[in-house]
Order: sequence, then structure tokens, then C-alpha cells
Amino acid sequence: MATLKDVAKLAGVSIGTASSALNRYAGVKDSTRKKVLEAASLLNYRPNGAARDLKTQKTDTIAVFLHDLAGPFYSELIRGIQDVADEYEYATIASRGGKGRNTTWTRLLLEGRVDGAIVLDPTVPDEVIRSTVGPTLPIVLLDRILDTPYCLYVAADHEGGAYQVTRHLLETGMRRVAFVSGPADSHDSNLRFKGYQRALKEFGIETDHGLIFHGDFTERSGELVARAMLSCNELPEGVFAANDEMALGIIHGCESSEIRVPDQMAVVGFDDITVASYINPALTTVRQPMYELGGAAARNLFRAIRGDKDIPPVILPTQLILRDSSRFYARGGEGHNLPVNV
Amino acid sequence: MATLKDVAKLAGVSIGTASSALNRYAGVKDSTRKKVLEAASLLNYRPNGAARDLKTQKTDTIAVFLHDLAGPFYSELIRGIQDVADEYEYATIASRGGKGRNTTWTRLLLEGRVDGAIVLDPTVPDEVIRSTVGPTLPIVLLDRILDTPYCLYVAADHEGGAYQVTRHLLETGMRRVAFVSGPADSHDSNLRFKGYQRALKEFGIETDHGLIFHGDFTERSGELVARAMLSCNELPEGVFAANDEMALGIIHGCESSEIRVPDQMAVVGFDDITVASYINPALTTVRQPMYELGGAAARNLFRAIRGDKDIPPVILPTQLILRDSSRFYARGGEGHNLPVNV
DNA sequence: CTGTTAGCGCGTTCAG
DNA sequence: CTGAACGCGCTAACAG
Repeated sequence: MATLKDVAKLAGVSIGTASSALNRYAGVKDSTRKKVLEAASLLNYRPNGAARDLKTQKTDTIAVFLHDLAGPFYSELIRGIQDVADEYEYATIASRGGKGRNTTWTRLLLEGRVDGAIVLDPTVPDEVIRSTVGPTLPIVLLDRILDTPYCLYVAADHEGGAYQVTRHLLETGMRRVAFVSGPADSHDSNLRFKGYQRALKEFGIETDHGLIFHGDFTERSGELVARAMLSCNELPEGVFAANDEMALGIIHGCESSEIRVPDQMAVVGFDDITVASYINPALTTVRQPMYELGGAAARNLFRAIRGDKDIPPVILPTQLILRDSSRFYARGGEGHNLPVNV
Repeated sequence: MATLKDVAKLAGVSIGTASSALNRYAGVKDSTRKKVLEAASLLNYRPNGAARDLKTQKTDTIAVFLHDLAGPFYSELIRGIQDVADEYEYATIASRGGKGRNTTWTRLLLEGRVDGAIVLDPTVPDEVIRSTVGPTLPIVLLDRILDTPYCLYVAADHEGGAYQVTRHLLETGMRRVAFVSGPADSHDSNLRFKGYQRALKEFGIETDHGLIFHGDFTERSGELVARAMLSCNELPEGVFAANDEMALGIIHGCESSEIRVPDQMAVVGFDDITVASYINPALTTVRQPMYELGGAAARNLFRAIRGDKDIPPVILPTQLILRDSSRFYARGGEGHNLPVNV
């Protein structure tokens, strides 16, 4: 790799002059700047990132931590983030947290290789976030709330979305609506449970603990829950699964046991993953505005990087997507999107 | 952030000693190492990444460039890469190429912020790869072949997979099998076309240019192609779309025009994306071993980083997945996976 | 065993 | 307008 020194030598100037010609807009004669620029492009010169970062004490890079880079779900989020980062001329890099000692977040966060981060990954411990966040490294959390300076929060209205979809079930006259949770430590799952409870209360229904099931956000756990439900004496009229994967698993479990959805039991999910509209019956669910979420996260992150204090949390509205898996009347149609605004 | 100097001062030793105590396993008295370690953890010390990279001339990080972080498709690839990278104690960061001048690959590749890269992203220009690849930065290409030193190639057997799925259609007695290509500059699409042609030739069928359609890998383009097909006087008996998204679009287009798949026209795709098994009719397609592909790519990359020359290309076998969209006989079943080994 | 020192490549003073 | 010199934080070689 060609270094600044090489460029300076080729251009016949000193290293300091070369630097000025390349980075600053004043203080260099036009003719010498031209010489330097020529030399640089001739040598295919690019400043060494590590050296520049070390000197300037910034990296112009932000990190996005995702639990699993799966799904158009996250893809949209990243698009939202990256479009904003492009505006600000920041690079965006994504990563999953590994397992071992030498995890990626160690490298990126602790060793100061980025200027800010956006986290949607439960495997990144609170402790790591607490000990690295600060004025020189603000962090936007999408999956939890931490009451720590420079920790920002941006999320969809999980509680409201859950309320709405539960209410939708109750409005059809159901009384026995089950809830399937995600992992106990999932903030999102807990918020969705709250929304579920609020709807129930509003309809004057007591929470029945026999109708609360526990999964872990995987399709597999949904199947297991379905099996558990079927072994009870009475089937719920409807099930609200805290995410779509579990809803899929439940539908699949019903299929195996010849339980018809939605006729014998309605199933609704949360997230609106791609397959939700393709399965049979198409899944009623709650869509999060992923692109906007990413954009809002990035925008707030840059405000923090620029030194803004007191950036309030952002909560974006969700959208109820009605499909066949909860439809008792007027079936037919393609099972495609029928959005209902919040 | 605490620096090594701070640690040294607190521990009452020199900066060099502190460094040795932290990084090397010999040459430091146990008691002083202990003091240093204590001071370090007290100060929450972490070496500055930029400084270390600058000094050691390496980053212990590899980059993965993806066109779109969408889909469990890529997710598996990244898992494969990361699992190997973890073994080698390297960090993995993923990125999409942006549009502007200051793209992420500029930063990562040109400014030397990584020790190697894996590319599956047509938006990264050949030229950038050619000008950055070298002994200090080997690159594994998954979506093209570049005959340049330190450019490695790892891929699924696109040609063989295409051959196999085309052959599958021909074996049912079809003679008029259409091909829908991806973008003209897609290496993968071209290989798949080759496989298609080979199968045709083997069955003694002349290539009919009226049966070659051009798409761009999007579902939308599949729909357009379907419309074009329908406006011809004679429908093909079967269609091989160069990827699943386009196959989905074609099926969707047929649906709108009341053409039944597979009864009136069979449709097959390539990739085995998640929805392929969920749509109706479930899509016959070719599965690439994404996880293994990622693992092989990473493994070869590390061989190159370690200085191995002459690493041959790796071509991994694909798997034909028979589902309902190409089944004329013995329908029924769940439409779930029926793998047939290559 | 420990402290001192010389860069890694760059950006930025400060004299000339 | 230009060039020499310093230091960002760290590692490694060398003295003591």
C-alpha cells in the first residue's frame, strides 16, 4: 500500500504539504495541489484507516448489532440505518455477537473501532453496554431500555400493537384468548404481554393463567406450545403469539393434529415476516415500521454523536395486518395484505 | 478511555512492562503482572484498536459484503463464515455497499481496516477488487470469477444444479421448457443458463430463442415475464427461472390469469429461499449449501491470509428439491421438502 | 526481569 | 505557501 510519504516523494513535496493538499481546502497553491492529486491517483493512494483513526480520534463508522442477520425483517432496518448514515457520510457495519471471549462487540465497542452503535441483539450483555457507552460512544437500543446516559431508545409500539391485535380477536366475541410469550428476559415480549393484558381488562376479562404459555421465539417452541394446548381439555378460541415464528409453529402443530385454523382456533402473530403472507392460512399479524425504525435510530445516534444531550425515546406506531388466520367471516380473497391503520 | 500509560502509572511500572504483562506470557514477574492486571481491570482498560492495528499491521477482522442482508439465505452464509472465523479468532463484520463516493467498501478495503474479505455483492465493482486485493488482503469471490492473484473463488455448482432441475422437467416428457435469466452481467445467472442448455442438448432439443426471457432476479420482473409468456400464442410446458423470487413472480402472474401451476405450466426456481416451501404450490427448486459455502469461503480466506498460494476454486454440490410446482403425478403430500441428492 | 526507545502512518502545529 | 517536527496509543527490540 502506498503511504502519504510515497505520494509526497512522487509529487516532489513534503509530507505535510501533501496532507494539506489532500484534506484541506486552503493554504496550498493550486499547481502543487494538482501535482499531489495526480501522484495520489497514480499510486492509487488511500489514507491508512488505522493511522487516521488514531490521529483524529474518530472512525466515521457506526456498528449495528443484530442477533441474527436473518430476514427481510432486519434487512429493512439496515436499509433505514444505512440511508441515514450515507447522508452523514458514515460507514455502517453489521455484526452478530459471537460466543467466545473475543467477540465482535468486544472489538468494535471496547476497542473503540466505531463512533456509535445500534443494538438489537439480546446476546450483547447489558453490562458491556453500560461499560462502553459514553459521550464518545453513544448507543441506541432497540431491544431494551437502559437508564444510563448516552443510551438511547427507539422502538415500535409493541404494547400498542399487541393491544390492537388482541382487541381484534376479542371483538369477534372471543373470551378465551391465549398468549404465547417469548423468552422471559425479552423486553419486547413483556411489552406485548402488557398490551394483551390491557385489551383483556378493557373487555372485562380476567387473566387466566392457564392460557399463558411460554415459548422462546422459535418456530419449534410454537409447535411445542401447540401440543401443550391440544392436551388441555379445552382449546382456546384464539392465540396471540408474541412473534410470527411461534405463530407459524402453532399453525403447523394444529395442521398435524387436524385442528383447523382459524375455524377451530384463530392464530395471530407479531412482526409480519415475509412468510406470514405466504402460508396457508395467511397470518394476521402486527407490522413494525422497520425502515423508519432504522432511520430514527440512526438519526438519533448522529444527534448524540454530535453532542446533543436529552434525546427523548422514540416510539413508532405499528400496523395491524388482517389476514385469514383470524378471519371467521368473509373468507376468500387472496389472503394478502389488508392493512388497518393504527 | 484509559490508556496503557494510565495502567502503567497506576501499577507503578513502565509502559513497556505493562504491555508485556498484558500480552505476553513470559518475561514478567508474577507479582508485577498481577499488579498490572489489577490496575487494568480497575481502570476498565482496553487497548485502543486503531493504535494496535497500526502497530501490528493487521486487524484480525474480515469483512463480508452482501448485496442485501435479506433472507435466511444470507443468514446461513454468515453463520458458516462466522463459525470458522471464531475458530481462527477473527472478528467478522458484514456490510452492504452503499451508493455514494464514501462507500463502506472504500473504507474497509481501501483503507485497510480488514485483513481479508468475502464478496457476494454485484455492486462492488471488479475494479475495486482488482486494485485492493493482494498478499495483505486476499478476497474470496462468491459471485464472480476474477483471474487475479489472491482472488479466490468459492461457489455452489450453479451449472450442475441448473442442469439437474432442467433435466427433471424434461424427464416428465416436456419439450418446450423456457428459461428466465437474471441480469445479463450476473455470473451465476449465466452459469445456470449453461446448465439449462446442456440438459436441453442432452435431450436433443434445439435452443428456442422464443423461450428465453430476461428478468433481473426480482419478483416483479417474474410477473412481467409471466405476462409476456401469456401473450404468446403457445404457453411453455415448463419454466426454469434463474432464481426463486422470479419463480414466485411467475406463479403469481399465472394466478392472476387463472393459469394453473403446475397443471398447465410447471415452474421451478433456484436458491430455495424460505418462502419457497410455504407458497402454494410449493416451489421445486435447487438448494445451495449456504452454510457450507460460508465455511469453505472463510477457510480458504484464512489459508490465503496465512500465506498459502495456489488455493484452487471450490465448487460445492447443490441439491434438487422437488415440490408441487413441477409435479404432475402423485400430488398431495404436504409440499414439504423432498430432497434428492446430486 | 524491567525501563527506555523507536517507529507504525497520519494530521497539525509552527517556523521559515 | 511549504517543510520539519511532534504525538495519537501501542508493540517490540534492546539496554540495563
